[in-house]
Amino acid sequence: MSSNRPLDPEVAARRALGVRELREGQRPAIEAAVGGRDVLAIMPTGSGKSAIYQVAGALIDGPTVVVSPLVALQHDQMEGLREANAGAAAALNAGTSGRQGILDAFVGGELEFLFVAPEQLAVPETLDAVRRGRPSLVVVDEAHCVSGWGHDFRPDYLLLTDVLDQLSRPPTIALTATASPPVRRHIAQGLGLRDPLVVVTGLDRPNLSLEVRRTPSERDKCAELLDSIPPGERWIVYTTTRRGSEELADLLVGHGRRAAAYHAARPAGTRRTVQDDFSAGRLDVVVATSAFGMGIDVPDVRGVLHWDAPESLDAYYQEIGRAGRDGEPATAVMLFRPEDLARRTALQARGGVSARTVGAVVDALAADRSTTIADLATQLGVHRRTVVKALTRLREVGAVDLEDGERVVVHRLPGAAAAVDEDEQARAAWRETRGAMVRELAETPDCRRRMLLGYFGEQADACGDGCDNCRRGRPGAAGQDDASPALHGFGPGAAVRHPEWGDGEVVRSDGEVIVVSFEQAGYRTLDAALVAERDLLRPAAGDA
DNA sequence: CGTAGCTGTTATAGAACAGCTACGGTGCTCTATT
Repeated sequence: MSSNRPLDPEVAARRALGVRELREGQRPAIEAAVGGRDVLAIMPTGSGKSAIYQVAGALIDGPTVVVSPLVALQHDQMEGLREANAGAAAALNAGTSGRQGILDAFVGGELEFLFVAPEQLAVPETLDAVRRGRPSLVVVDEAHCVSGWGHDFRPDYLLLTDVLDQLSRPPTIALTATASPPVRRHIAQGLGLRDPLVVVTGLDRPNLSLEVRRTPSERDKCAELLDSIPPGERWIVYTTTRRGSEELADLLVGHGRRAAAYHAARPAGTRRTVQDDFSAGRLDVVVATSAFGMGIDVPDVRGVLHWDAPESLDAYYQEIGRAGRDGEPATAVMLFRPEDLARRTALQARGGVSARTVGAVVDALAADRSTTIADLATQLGVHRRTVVKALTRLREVGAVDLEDGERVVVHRLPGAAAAVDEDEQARAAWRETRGAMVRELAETPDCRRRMLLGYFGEQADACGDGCDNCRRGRPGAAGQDDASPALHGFGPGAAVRHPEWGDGEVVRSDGEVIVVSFEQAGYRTLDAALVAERDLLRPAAGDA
């Protein structure tokens, strides 16, 4: 599927995929990748993210490696390629039979696309085979996982930057549906992207109506649930716990709704059935934990209801983005109790790597500076992934490096354990302030859409009728952002510096408060009058 | 952080309650069995 001379992406798309014309954002992303530049594309699902790597892969000589977090997703993507007739493809995961044959075919240049889970690339022999296949393009799909996952969950995500080094850094395309500016930074840093072209499209979803209901009691929640979802409409309900998802599904069924629960502990067959039934319209409501989402592309979901407050606005936006893909009006309802927020934050704080383990690894490295992950695991009597967790933490503070995803290179051990600890605390602060942004959205009397878009770095006017606050005509909600621009002069996206919290980026500002996302201190809400009076914010050099 | 669920207490019995603890989400992969 490769060509010798540069081909116009439009022509390539037509030829390779039968695509009539490229959509917004696709062309610059493809051209950048073809020109050898890294790309971070933030585009809603269904807007043609896969076409970007399909066309770029066809235009660049050599095969493409697609890192994909879910085996089920890999199958869908393979199916997509087959339908598009975009080239020979194979997937490599634990369930793959004939893996040696696949690797041989890849090395022999017989495959245009290879789909892998990050765990696969952590195996030195597999990585070596992939390297010998000389991939000329690497795609990291669902790249927001790089930011959210890694430390406690699927730590191999953190090794991807080493993997890219091992592959001699071919142009890399990171794809995700949603990422706020700090998360974009995490992704770019986590993958070691060099000056990536950042493409953002379709962030605003004018057909989505945003609503938040204060629900102090369980009973209020139940009433709102039944009230919000018109019978016969397709909705997704998100809950924090598996148990909750089952109870709510039962409740809905008890009220004559076609509903089912979906979470990771349900048998694989049941999960598939639920998903298929939902897609096919045999089921109206799926009550799910965060397990339900990636790879789900049902056009006519009429609403998403959050039974509990979401963990962050990033998660919230990702989840409500599954409604109204057909462009028809859809509703996002959040039931809000401040206590639920604290529970989420606590849940996230679990796991991680203990200071003791980090200390033990540091001690072991001090005694033997040239060792491997496997050696450390044996020596300390802990699992390999525990060692990987500790090492990636140590790598982040510059204490060590990893070679071949196996050999440990020591740079500087003194103070490393303390640095990791400090890092850990910064992470906790970041989680907490992210939670505070959910509360901000839930409690703001102003336009929710404007606040949400501001969180994602977009400046917008009040929506007028796209959120409950605007429809209620709350004072200040429909008003323009003109309360006192001269007072602060920092609009969304402005790079600022605070004497205590350091560098950051303005998320939102109105006459009363300025919300800033600080690189170290997380999200903070500042009093605009105080900022003006004490001169607390100064313009800072912008970041890329 | 909040809640569900357990234990022990009370004491001619059963229910109720205080106090404590464990648990709460996402998926890959490997291994041992059927």
